[in-house]
Amino acid sequence: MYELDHYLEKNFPFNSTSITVVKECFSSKDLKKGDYFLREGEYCKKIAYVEQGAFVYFEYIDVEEKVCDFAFEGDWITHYKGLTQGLPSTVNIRALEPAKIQWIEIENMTACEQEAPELRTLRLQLVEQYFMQAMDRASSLANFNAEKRYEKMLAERPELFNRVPQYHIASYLGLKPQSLSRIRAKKIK
Amino acid sequence: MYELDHYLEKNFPFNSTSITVVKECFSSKDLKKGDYFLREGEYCKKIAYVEQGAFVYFEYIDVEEKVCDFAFEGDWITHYKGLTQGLPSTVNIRALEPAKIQWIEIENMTACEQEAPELRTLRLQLVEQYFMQAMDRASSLANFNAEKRYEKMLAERPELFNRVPQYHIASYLGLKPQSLSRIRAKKIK
DNA sequence: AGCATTTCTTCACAAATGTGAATGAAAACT
DNA sequence: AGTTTTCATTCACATTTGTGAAGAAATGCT
Repeated sequence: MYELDHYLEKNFPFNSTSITVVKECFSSKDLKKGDYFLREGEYCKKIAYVEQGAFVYFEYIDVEEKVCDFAFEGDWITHYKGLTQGLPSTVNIRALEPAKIQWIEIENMTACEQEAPELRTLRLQLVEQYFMQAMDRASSLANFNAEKRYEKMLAERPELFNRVPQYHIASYLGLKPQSLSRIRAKKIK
Repeated sequence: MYELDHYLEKNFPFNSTSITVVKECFSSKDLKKGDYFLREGEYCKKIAYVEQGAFVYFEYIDVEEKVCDFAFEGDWITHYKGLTQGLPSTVNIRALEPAKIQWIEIENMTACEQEAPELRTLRLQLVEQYFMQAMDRASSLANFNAEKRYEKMLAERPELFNRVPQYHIASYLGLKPQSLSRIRAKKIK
């Protein structure tokens, strides 16, 4: 039920010719569990709408995978910083489940914006959402201990616990898997 | 040397009529040390360019002031989320030094964008910068211990240590002042 | 179903950070 | 200059989180 068409129609009041043109600029792609949408070091020149599946963003720090974000149906995936500044990606984006995405080269997206100027707000919407999320995460990490961070995540994004391995959630919360496990055990008791 | 005029001329290639009109929409204001630009709960409907001075963003969590950002000459200050979504501010912005700002109501800024369409990119530039900064902070908090966070800040923003009380830096780093003091003592030895 | 692999849990101990109190240093205020 | 207030440091002890190892549970594979 997360289709690019629906998303576009709902968010951008195109006329019907525009929407057809825009839709044709996207390519569909299926990913298997474990497939990468993007690898560290690559120049990310594309952006994709997630129609189905779950993704994890992570970077390597001292050979450890450190999770910095998740994405699900209805989210857009890209390395925003690299995309806009032409820098190599600092993150990996990998499918946690079989996934289906609609992707587009950023150049073509720019071209689409000529055809459908409504699309120009997409970038702002995206970065605003990314910003709010990053700020919330930083605030949570700086101001709350591990137990409260876990409780907040449980309250705010419960669906995450059904779809993402616990050690990835631990990493996102700035914890080792054993510590998250201990916190859960303590709360159950 | 941080004047709004210079900033505008450097960043937006206006014609000279536009720039005059835009400049007249801003009001100058001097703040004393300790003055608030914005208080938690207020509806933030303005944005300001810092010509001189230093500011701290903080919120109260269990009566404690928790620092989430700093701003200096050449930065813009506002509560972005509240400004764009019409929500009450979740943060306080207070001058740490005598300061001089050039501020504008967001409504007038929107009006200026009619006169000078170049200004429309300002919002995107701002939120992109905020996003990168929030992401870096979150990454640092999640992936590095207190000592490394301190070292990184010392390397990346050394000027901060001359202008901001240490207990604010500790808070920004997600620490108690005593812990930061201990880390510094350990490194000197 | 059975086997292999991955993920989660538990434990004992180590290391990092918080807490509250005391002291000294620095800065702000007449 | 002297006084007051704020800020930084130090210490002993408490709490939280990390670490490495072991085993249990869940999942994937044939």
